[in-house]
Amino acid sequence: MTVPARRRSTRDRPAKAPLSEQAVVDAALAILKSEGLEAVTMRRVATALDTGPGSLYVYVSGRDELLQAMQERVTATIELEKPNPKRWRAQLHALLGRMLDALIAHPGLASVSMADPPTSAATSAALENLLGLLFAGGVAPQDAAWAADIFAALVTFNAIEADTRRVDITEHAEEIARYFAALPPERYPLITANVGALVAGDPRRRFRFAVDVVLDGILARSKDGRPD
Amino acid sequence: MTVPARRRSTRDRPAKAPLSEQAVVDAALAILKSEGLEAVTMRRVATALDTGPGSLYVYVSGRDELLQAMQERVTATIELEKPNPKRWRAQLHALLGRMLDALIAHPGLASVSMADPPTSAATSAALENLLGLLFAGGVAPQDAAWAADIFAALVTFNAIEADTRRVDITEHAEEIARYFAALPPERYPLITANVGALVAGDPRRRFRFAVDVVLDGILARSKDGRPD
DNA sequence: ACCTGAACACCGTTCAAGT
DNA sequence: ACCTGAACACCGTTCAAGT
Repeated sequence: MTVPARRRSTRDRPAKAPLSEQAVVDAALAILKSEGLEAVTMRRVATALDTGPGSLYVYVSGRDELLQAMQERVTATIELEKPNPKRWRAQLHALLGRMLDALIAHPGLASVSMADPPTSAATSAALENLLGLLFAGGVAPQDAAWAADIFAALVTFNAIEADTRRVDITEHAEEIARYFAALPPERYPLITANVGALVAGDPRRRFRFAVDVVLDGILARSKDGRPD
Repeated sequence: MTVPARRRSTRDRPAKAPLSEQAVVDAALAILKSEGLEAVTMRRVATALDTGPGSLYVYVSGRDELLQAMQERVTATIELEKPNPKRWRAQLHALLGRMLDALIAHPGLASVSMADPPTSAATSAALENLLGLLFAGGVAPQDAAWAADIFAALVTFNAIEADTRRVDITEHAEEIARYFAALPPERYPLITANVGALVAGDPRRRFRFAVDVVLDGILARSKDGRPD
């Protein structure tokens, strides 16, 4: 005598209360923070919400849109500050630092933000603030527009770098130092002679340096009154 | 009367001549160029080599290593030039341009190169050349080391940008322009007032600008003799 | 040693069946 | 309208069976 076959209906239990895009994005962000980007699968998110993968498609057109929505939500949490011409440079450093922090706190999101178009409310708000700070510093519009692009590159690149060396920051630097030091000096004289400089500086320091270099370059340009 | 069951042995045909890592990477690069990164699956590569997916694991430890090997191979094709102090700046622009071209010619590889560690022969050769050019320009070692990082960010970021707008370059810019122009001016006064500047310049122009800005910033720093 | 192809444990997405 | 879960067409990787 066998147990009567189940599987006759498409459901085993009554339907739950409707979900929402909010709930889906929240669940996905929680998984991202605790387990990383790879763990953010439709099935995993659905399980976290105690439902089937198909249910998510009511709120999100697919995985890519979900990732974009996550990025938008994280970008929206970045604090913006009214530009003050007296301390615009410090404000700019602080803003870019917060952008970097937000991405680092959500490992993997930087790679997403790199692929997405910059057309969203939160991204626009950050861009508006960035332009405001550069204008407060007397940077010409065209220079400011292109500088914003460079800063985006620096933030994203540094966030992705942080994602990779997640495990152990100093161990990672030492590994690279060992690799460089072991290269044949005849073929790589400059690398082997400058291992110290190549791995010097913690990520924060290097990021600040990069931002300063770009700002100095932009300001020099404006001062000269160069034709673009 | 039925056809006698096949599937009794693990093979239907005699074994082929051995493959090689070369052959695997070549096949993968061909697929990358014609169909993009997503199409580079172990199964797809195996099919192109007329074998099963399991065969690839003799030459490559997995998909990630295959992608790294592809990046290494492409990086190795970048032409390097002996630094000449008389025209180091033009040489630097040319080198970075070739790096960008190589990545753009292999859509998707830029995202791979971003995640990988910079420890490979080809990457080291490019870094060695980059350092040589900066030294030829009189840049101090620590500045040169950190500048190399910034240039890597610019090249990778611009290559990924190029990947995204692959389809139609001007159409993409127009789409972004439309989005910016449609934003509410009260909330985004600077964006809406500067749409032209924000989307101005073809990608090449923007890239050259970024490289010049970084160089100017670095050179200003060296001149001042700043303690960084 | 290395090719072969089935098998395992996953994916994203679609869709008929329910409520 | 939206939840449910099976089904489809894929993945990367492993491995016993062959040569």
